[in-house]
Amino acid sequence: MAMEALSPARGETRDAGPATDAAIYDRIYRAILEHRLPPGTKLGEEALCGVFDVSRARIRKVLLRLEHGNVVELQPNRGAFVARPSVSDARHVFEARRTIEDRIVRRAAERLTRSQIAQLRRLVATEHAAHRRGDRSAVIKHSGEFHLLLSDIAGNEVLHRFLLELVSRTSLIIGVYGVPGSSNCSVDEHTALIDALEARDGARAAAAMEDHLRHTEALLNLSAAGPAEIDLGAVLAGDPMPT
Amino acid sequence: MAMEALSPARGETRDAGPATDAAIYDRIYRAILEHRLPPGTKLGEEALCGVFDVSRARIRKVLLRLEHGNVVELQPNRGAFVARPSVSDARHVFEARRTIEDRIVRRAAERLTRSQIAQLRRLVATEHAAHRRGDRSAVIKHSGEFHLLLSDIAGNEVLHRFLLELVSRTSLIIGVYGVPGSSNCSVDEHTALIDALEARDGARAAAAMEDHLRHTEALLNLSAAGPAEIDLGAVLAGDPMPT
DNA sequence: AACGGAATTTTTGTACACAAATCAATAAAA
DNA sequence: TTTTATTGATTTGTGTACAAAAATTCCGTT
Repeated sequence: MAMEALSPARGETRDAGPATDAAIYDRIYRAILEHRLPPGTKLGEEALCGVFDVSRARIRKVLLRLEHGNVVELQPNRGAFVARPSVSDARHVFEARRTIEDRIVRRAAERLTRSQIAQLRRLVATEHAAHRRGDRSAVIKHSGEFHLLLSDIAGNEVLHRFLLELVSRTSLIIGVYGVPGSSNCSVDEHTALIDALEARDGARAAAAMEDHLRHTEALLNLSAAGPAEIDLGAVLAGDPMPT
Repeated sequence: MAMEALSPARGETRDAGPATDAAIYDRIYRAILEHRLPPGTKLGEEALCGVFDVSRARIRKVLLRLEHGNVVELQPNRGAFVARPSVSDARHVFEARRTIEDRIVRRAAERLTRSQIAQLRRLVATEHAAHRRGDRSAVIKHSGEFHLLLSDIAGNEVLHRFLLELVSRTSLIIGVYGVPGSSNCSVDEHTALIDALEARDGARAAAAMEDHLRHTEALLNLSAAGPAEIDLGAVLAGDPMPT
């Protein structure tokens, strides 16, 4: 199996001794989030051992951690696969984001410092650049970083961890249900959000966040009966056997 | 080390062959939530192997899962310990609960059926009974079940999973910061909540939930500088060396 | 030629054994 | 007496080997 998607980032040490657990986790995690390993891809243990030059025990531990983040799915006796969120998963993830980010944005509005505002604006500029050059994957990545920086500012570690998982899953969801044509115009919405935050208008910022998330969700193709699980039993029930 | 806290629930098969992973997880998880294994308790691998009569590999996997639920803490090269939430953890957990349960309660108000109302009332009655006979541990357990049933009714699996973790951690928090005297009068508050839900008054139900959670948090002793980690570096910085 | 089933091959699950690190206890020095 | 090294014992981390399950291939039958 080709696993070149897991090659180390440019400039990093290549195959320099056995990598640490965290490094292995990161490489796989990143490859999934950046859609280099698309949903449904099988992550064979032996293959991963070869890529990272470590024993199966280590790979196994990492896969278990990835499963907990809902980024890979572990099927008993079958192996590990890149998670393929269902339509229902997608809806629930977005509702959870609206719930949690409403709080985060209001907290951030209270605590924001001047330098943090600058940081946010810099991140949006980076996102804008990626958008201009049509790098869809980079846009998703920087957009995620924007939301996570906001959550960091809000200062609640529990909510931050939750959002980290939700952002990861959002990336997977876009991978499965995103329509290639619709360019994500989140840049303007992020800017509006920062403007409201700078004015310390928590309510307005929260409204901007909700709009943004609803808009993002609306851009997805969640109505089509995608490759999501089909219940054969239900479909074929009462179907006369063509003898 | 005494590990009798992990003995199987009454009526269950005792030592009948090697237990499944999920069963081992459950036994440890329950023992922690019910305060039979207090925060800080060391969970030695060898000891657990003895209790469940399985190999270390299995125990290891279970401990990794428990760590992800923030119920045990895994210190590298030191071992596994029952988690001991910090004051900051406690505050963040309660804020996260207020955030998530606000949404849950509003969704539940929309979707509640008659039989679900009856189910909720039955659960509160059980909680009431436990309260009357002074079984503090059972009150915490049933109170948690109440909140989780509500979340189940709300129908968002993502939020449900988050709340499951938060309820677990709340139990640990009460174990560390709960004052023995203050009897948790959550029963009345749960009843008020159900009344609002039955009237399908989402806003009122949400307000009742927020009051309830703030009240629960207020009953804790979060101001005292407990046995939480002391930063020796900060404490001793600039302290003149007594030559 | 197509379908069904058995043997083979591959892949995952588990146990065991050794290496490394931590902890406890003892002894030596300030 | 207190503190610091050193040694021994215990416990965790990791690699390897074997067992079980699933996927694949091949062959015989219809």
